[in-house]
Amino acid sequence: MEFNEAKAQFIQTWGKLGSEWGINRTMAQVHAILLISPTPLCTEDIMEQLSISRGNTNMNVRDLINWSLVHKELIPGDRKEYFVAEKDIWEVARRIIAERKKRELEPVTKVLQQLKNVEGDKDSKEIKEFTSMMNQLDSFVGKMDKSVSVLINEKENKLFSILFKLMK
Amino acid sequence: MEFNEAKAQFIQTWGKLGSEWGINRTMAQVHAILLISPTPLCTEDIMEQLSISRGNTNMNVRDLINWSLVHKELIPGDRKEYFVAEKDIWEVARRIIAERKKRELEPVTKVLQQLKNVEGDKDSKEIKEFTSMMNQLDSFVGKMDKSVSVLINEKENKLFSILFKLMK
DNA sequence: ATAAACTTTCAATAAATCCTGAAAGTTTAA
DNA sequence: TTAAACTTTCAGGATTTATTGAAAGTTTAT
Repeated sequence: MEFNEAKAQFIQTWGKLGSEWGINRTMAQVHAILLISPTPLCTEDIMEQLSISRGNTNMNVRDLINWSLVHKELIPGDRKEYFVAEKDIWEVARRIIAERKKRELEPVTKVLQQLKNVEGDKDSKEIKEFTSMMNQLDSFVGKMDKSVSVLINEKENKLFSILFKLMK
Repeated sequence: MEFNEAKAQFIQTWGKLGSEWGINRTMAQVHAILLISPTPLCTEDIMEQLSISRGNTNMNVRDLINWSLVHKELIPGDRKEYFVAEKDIWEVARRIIAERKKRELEPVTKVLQQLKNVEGDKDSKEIKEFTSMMNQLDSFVGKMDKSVSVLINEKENKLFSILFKLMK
């Protein structure tokens, strides 16, 4: 396969994967071109490569920065901002997991805590089933949360080491 | 908190979580009401509880069945179909992971395999960077894929046992 | 202080996704 | 075989989400 075709297909694939996981397709595509770029890129480079507007580019790059997947880089003698992606895929995975934990797991935990303590007739079939499910979910989410914390906080690459054990 | 309020909030929360992970909000809400229902529900029950149309209900229940999260149940003497959700949360997690692996990880693996072998000038900075990233990604996705396979195929609850080790 | 270079915002618009409801299809009972 | 009971489909409409582009905001060099 020729390089330009391969590149286009990677951008496509990465964008599709992102959108399947609830991430803006364009944000994932911007991430893709930064991942494979050997040099920092500026807003115009990204606009051009993806044929998107300045505003859209700005917004999605900012989001990538908020996810800690990209950082700004200043090139001496140039007023423009340039952007660089974290290139270690295990580190990328860790940061995505950390961010999703914070944004999605933690709020759910809070809600479940409350829902466990629903008031009402303790003999009602409905309330029994509800409470049982809330307890199960809270316990599950709590374990996930804790496991994920361990994974993302370990100094050595625990994620890798755990998964490696699974594969032997 | 009162039961009906708690129930409404659970349906809301589950729907939101689903949509953040790329799953149709309504499908997640249907899942929620089945998860907490002590009895099988029919299409009309679901339509009524969520105020959605018959067509929408049918489509989303079918999807839940395709994800192996819900199954049909026949009640003797009744012509209607009733639906029941898998209630073991670890089993629910296993099935979701299995399904996402099949739908999303496997297709990506195929593409990465091809993209690793891009042709062109081996000294080009761009091609070097691209190839390096494809190799990293392919290796990563391969390990994820393998780990996930182990998790979902183990007869005992390996998912639990692995996570449990993390938490000690 | 000024203006050029650059970045950010956001209201209007476009695109993608989801939902409805009626019609077509299927199954069951008699 | 018929018709009632039930399920499925899908074109059109509604809603949600993403994008544009121009104006406002900011920074830097002189």
